[in-house]
Amino acid sequence: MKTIGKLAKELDLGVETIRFYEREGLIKQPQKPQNGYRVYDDSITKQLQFICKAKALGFTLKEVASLMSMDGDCAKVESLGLQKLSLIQSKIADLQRLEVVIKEMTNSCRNNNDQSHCPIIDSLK
Amino acid sequence: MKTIGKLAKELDLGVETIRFYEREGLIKQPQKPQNGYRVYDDSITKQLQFICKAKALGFTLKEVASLMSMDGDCAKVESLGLQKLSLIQSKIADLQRLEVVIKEMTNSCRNNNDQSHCPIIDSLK
DNA sequence: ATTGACTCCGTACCTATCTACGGAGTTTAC
DNA sequence: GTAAACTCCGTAGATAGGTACGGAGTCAAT
Repeated sequence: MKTIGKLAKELDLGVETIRFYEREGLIKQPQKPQNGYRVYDDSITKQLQFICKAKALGFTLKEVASLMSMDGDCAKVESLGLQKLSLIQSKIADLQRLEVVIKEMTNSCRNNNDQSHCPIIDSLK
Repeated sequence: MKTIGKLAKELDLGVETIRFYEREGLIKQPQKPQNGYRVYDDSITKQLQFICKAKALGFTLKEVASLMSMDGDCAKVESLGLQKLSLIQSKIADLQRLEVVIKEMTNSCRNNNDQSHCPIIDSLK
């Protein structure tokens, strides 16, 4: 049993972040004894780690909430995962196209001898 | 010479967006005749197109402002381009790592026979 | 001359994910 | 026993890049 501050330190989260997740419905408010302080048991740690990991995979907090509420329905979870996968793949493709364009631009800059004129600026005009 | 509405339509931007760019210092307020309406000449069109293109390449509005003020200093422009390039490359790398993880997860979901248990959820726990 | 479309300005609102603040009550350490 | 550290709550602020609104003035067409 620990208060919110210890929990936050343990997970390297801010106290405010935990309260925020509670407000957003990702975790529920634990029972509070007479003094009004939140008191958590160990199960909250797993829940918050789940949230952090899913967030790191690119799920939004709303999606994390969905994932948690789907609890075990593998087909639904897979579908959300596939959806996220295709989003990631199209982001990668977008960025790779950008990469090519910017590479070309900086290359042309490097080969440029005319100091009064920048090919990047020109190409954007 | 055109008013803000025509300009916005021509470039497929919102009127508010143009005013916003003005407030942010990306373009300057044109001279206004007695009636107080902004009146633009053709040079603004190029400036706004420059902004749109640079934005599409992933430059933030602040960076676009920088680019415009560097006007022609090729070394500076190249350096900003290279910086953006490396940002893009690291984003790509991040997303590719994510892609692998999520692929693995959805695959294990697909091969899962135990309806009461989802390997994605499990792996996040 | 009237109606509808356009413009002005400042400000509030939007998404997402927190982060900070203020003032009051509580617990802990010395 | 008192001072520091912790907690409570609700609300405001931050970020980026706009979008929307309200009331008032102006312009174009009929």
